[in-house]
Amino acid sequence: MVKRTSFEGDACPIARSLEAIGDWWSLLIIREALFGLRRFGEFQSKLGMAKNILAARLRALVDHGILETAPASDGSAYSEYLLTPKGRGTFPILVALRQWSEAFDDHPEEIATILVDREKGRPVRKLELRAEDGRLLAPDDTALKPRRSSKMVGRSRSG
Amino acid sequence: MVKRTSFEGDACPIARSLEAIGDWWSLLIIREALFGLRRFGEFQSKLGMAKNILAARLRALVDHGILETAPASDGSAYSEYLLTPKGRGTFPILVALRQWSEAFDDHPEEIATILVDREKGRPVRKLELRAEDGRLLAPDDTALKPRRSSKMVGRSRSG
DNA sequence: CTCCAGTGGTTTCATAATGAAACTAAGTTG
DNA sequence: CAACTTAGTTTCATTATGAAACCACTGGAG
Repeated sequence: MVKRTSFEGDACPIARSLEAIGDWWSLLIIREALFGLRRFGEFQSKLGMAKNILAARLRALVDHGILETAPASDGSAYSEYLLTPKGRGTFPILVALRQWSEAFDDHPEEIATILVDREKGRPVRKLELRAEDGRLLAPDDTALKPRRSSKMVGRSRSG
Repeated sequence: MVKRTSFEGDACPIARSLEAIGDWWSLLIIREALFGLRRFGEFQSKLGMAKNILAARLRALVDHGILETAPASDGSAYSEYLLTPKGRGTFPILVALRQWSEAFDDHPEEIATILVDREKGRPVRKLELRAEDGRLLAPDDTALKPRRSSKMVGRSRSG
């Protein structure tokens, strides 16, 4: 086989997400959808991508249950693309990507926008991973455990 | 031009991250590196990917400052690939992807592992976006503000 | 109802990326 | 130094991407 690798059915949850949203455009489409865009033409002109690619991506996102089509809210016969709860659930992923750029990009001054708390207009906090008891967790403070057994699979060195 | 789209220099921080890690393999390589893998052969056999693709990705990740090469720690003349702080900074992105799968995947029973707090062996908390004052923020509770102005760019409807 | 611009695509074709396999060149082992 | 391992590169077939042309349906003007 020479087909492009698929991660469908892979046991790794990260691979499974990438299967759905791990391409160049999907997350940007979702970002625009979170921002309020709904119509094919809006996505196309805002993202500046080829229409065939956009059509393919929208179809895939609908197939994955991330977007759904609905009759246009303006009363016209066209339809629009709305985020499902699953689609809206990608928000932390987008925030994590944004904050990674803000923290590590070589030219952060080129970043045009800041994500703020709508009510106060103040920048949001950085995402933090915490234990059940609230302790802040770095990568090395975590481990991967098989789902239904108690045998630990250790995370090794990787300082 | 028919070249593949590049997001380099794009003002959107999400596009900028995708430029570096937005392809099928990069995040999986980083995940394995976080788990402790260092050597070309380790990545290749663990991920099962073509060697030419792996070589290209590793080179790109090094170019982006996510990995760095170092003399092998086992004393041999080979070198190994280590995460930089920028590389380790992707941890929240990986956690967000994982948690999204856990929450929304159609077949969560196929997910093999749980991310736990190493010390207690208990599952970690879900990532949460919070305001400066600690309020939990949903997508609609946020807005995007231009970097150096105070003019607000509203997030509109979008459920 | 007819014409015509706008919307939302599909088709076509050239180029780029991916992947499998063969090949290569050091490093390492006996 | 012969054989094997490691870490790639090269080659070639297939797939994905992207630009542009094309097309069907919508919605409004007259």
